[in-house]
Amino acid sequence: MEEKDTELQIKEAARTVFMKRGYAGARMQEIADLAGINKALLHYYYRSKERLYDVIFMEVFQELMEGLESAFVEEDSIKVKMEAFIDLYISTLMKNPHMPLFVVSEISRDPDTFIEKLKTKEIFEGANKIVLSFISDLNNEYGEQLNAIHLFMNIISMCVFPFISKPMLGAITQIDDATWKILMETRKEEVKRFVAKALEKR
Amino acid sequence: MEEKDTELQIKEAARTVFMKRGYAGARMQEIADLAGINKALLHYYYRSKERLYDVIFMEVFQELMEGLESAFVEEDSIKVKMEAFIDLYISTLMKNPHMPLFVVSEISRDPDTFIEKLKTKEIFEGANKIVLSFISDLNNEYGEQLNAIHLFMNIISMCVFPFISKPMLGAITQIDDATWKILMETRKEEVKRFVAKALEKR
DNA sequence: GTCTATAGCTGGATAGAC
DNA sequence: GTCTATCCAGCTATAGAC
Repeated sequence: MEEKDTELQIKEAARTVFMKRGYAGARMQEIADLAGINKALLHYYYRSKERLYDVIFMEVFQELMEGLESAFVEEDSIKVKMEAFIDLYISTLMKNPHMPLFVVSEISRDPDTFIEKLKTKEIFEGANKIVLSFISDLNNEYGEQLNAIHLFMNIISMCVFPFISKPMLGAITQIDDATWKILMETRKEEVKRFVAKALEKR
Repeated sequence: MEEKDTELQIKEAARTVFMKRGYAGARMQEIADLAGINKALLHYYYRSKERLYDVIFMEVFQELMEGLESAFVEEDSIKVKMEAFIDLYISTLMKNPHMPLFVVSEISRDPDTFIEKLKTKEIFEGANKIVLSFISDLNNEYGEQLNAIHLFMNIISMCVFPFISKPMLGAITQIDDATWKILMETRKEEVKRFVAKALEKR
């Protein structure tokens, strides 16, 4: 009757360790310790490190995509839609600040394997479709002012990059967590205003 | 008489391997193979993997900072300065596309050690000073419109993030290298226009 | 300086008792 | 299901010949 419980604890521990250390840096021993069990049991539930990692990675990737997807609300105006996206996605990332760097760096570690894994899943289909329609909307609305791909990149960049560069930023400047939180909170408004101004028509 | 030559080959090989695999994923054997020598010689030149890594990491970090520094040209107008920065930094990154992800992910792997290492170097002092004065300039010029920290973040994000997310983007969409190059080339103008518009006064 | 050979350890994986 | 004990491959690092 401990089945579900143990499996969950393993997943939580594995997630923590893999996110912190990456695949190569992670140790099964550390995962076991954190989960309060021993190594053998890890292999009982997930035959190998590779398999355990796959489960965790795909879960995290899925969450990142769902975060993206859920940030696209249905709105009549593309402008409102865009502003809602900035708000929601930054909020999502504040709750899961380590996800983007983990996903991006682990994909770049081995892009081909990632592509293989993607094929077997339908995970990002939904998100992908929404992103494309968003870009198409942007293009219809602002295509004469700006290339929509770049506009999309600009928005994503401004939302995501701060979370990716935080460790480095934190190391260089002595910015504490409370300050960081405020900074990200105010960031929502700043980015919205910045984008709105850049897209104003005259 | 082969000293310098061998040492250089080792460094180049180590750089390639560490950048691709990270510290934990890198193998001394792979570095040796790539350098056309054997493992023992690696240890002859650099006593341990850790030491070799330190040398490489600090070199790359230094280059990233120098790239940042050299992109700040002296100009009378802050607007021209900013546009020159966008141009130059994207150009730098096009020549070294893997640097940002490597630096950022390796720092986050172990921020404390990084901070320790930084203390012994004066590397980023120069870049740091220039960045601060840039932010101060931005603040004087646009402080009423926008928080300068966020403005700085916006610019850096839009320049750097595309290179960090490229592996993921490339995996999801089938964008080839030639297209990518064109995209980044046009990006310079797009980002400049985007920022300029966002900062227009009325 | 450069090589071959090997020591010594770490860490993923399995056997087998309970 | 969960544990202890152990195997064994892979890796860093060193010894020692040339």
